[in-house]
Amino acid sequence: MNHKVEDHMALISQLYPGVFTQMAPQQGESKPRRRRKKNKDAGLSGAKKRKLSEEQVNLLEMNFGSEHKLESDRKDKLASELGLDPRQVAVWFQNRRARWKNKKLEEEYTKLKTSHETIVVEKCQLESEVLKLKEQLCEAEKEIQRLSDRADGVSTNSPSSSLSMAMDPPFLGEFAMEGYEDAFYMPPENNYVPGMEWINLYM
DNA sequence: TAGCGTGATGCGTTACATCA
DNA sequence: GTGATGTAACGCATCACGCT
Repeated sequence: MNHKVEDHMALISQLYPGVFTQMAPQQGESKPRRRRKKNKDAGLSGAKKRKLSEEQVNLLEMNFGSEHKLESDRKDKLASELGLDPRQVAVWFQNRRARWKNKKLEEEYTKLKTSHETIVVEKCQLESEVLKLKEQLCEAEKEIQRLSDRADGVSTNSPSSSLSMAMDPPFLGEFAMEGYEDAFYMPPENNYVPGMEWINLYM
């Protein structure tokens, strides 16, 4: 028997409706469950329902704590210890399991809900960050365009524009001397230049 | 009196044993 | 080996009672 796996599947399918709809057997789908008949005579003929004593409940709880399932021997032993019918012990365990499972489901649901909400908030933050970055990118593109336009305007007026001068090797004329290459500072690659963060977007 | 907690019941399902 | 049948145990939905 593989009840544990089935229990897990059922638990998960209840926690995540839809996840196992294609895997789990669709039991009880066609047949609507028959409603339990009311037994009006129960109070007259049947034994009256009685609440278990505190000691009885304590012992049952202790046993449930160590093992949720109840083997036949253990049930009989426990029943005689408690002065109860074995059937009552079985019913108590059955109800206890069902209610424990519901509690677990509720806890799991709360945990999942909290974590889902956290993720949604995180997603919103990331989305707003993306928007901000896009705006920065747009501004940077405009700046590039502005600089490029200005450079074009200057170069049409003079063949040796400031931009082309910057790109050309330095004109040293008669003072040109070998070994003075280091006299001109060239920033190393990936060096941080304040206000030029946008340039990294193109690298 | 409503609402809640909990013992009990009815029914469907499953696993297992027995038998023809 | 196999299908039919019986039985025990379980889960689930629900009832019913006692208590606050």
